[in-house]
Amino acid sequence: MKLATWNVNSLSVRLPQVLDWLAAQQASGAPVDVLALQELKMTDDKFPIAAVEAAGYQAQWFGQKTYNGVALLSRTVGSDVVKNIPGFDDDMARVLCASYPSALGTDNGDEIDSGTHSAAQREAAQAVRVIGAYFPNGQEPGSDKFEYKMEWLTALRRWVKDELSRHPRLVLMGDYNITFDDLDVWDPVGLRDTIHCTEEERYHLRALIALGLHDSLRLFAQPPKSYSWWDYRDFGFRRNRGMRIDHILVSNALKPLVTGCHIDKTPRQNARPSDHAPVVVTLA
DNA sequence: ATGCCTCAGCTCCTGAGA
Repeated sequence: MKLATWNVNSLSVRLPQVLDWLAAQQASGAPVDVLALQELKMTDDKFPIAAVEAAGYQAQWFGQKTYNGVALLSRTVGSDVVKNIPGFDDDMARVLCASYPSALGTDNGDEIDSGTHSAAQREAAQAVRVIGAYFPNGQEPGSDKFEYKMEWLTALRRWVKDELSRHPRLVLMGDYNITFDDLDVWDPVGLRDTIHCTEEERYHLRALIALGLHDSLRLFAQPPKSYSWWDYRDFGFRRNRGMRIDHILVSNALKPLVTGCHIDKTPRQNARPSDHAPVVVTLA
């Protein structure tokens, strides 16, 4: 099973690149099963469902005008869909969650007694719960938007904890707008305590990890200075002045099944690229 | 420096992103 997350910074502009990238993955022999997209920047009626279906994908989407907007593209139909964080009043479209069937770990234990468990329970145990999220940017420490980011992170954690209790096989992926540590920042000294790099934000990221989640990328050796976002300005990508702010966290139950994780910088080299690159994880 | 880029929108400038 292959999952990926990509902040496309306008799906209207990036749709051809998304379809090209999905086709390239398929041509490589390992098609993407679930792709989480962020920053659609479109209302729901504008979502290009026909083009997505023509490419062989189903979709859930949750958009809004101008800003935000998220989608889950998948090869199978998602079920038990949730939009935004339950119980957290939010006028921004940031979160989409759905369950997908999988044959993961079928030769790896996970004994489920067919006599005492219903078919629905067995399916729930085998399904992978996927949360795609566009975390708030926060703009600047001390701002109203930063305060909103903190409240959103608290609400997200409360909900993810609850989801984990019902869905042990869980993936939380998206644009977190937070770096874990200095390794994730091209200039950790110059950018100390600036947005994406503050201790307050990183506290919330570690608190998510403490729920029983794992940073997929760091389960594997990576090239030095691996980033997922580069500023459009000042030749950020060419100079590799970037940050790693897009993450795929996997639950304890999924961790043993993860076989690889990488950042695919290829689409960042397109003409008119998104400022973010996709992050990809594979599970067996 | 508050801009260097890019995108959306009540579009020839502004707000926001990160």
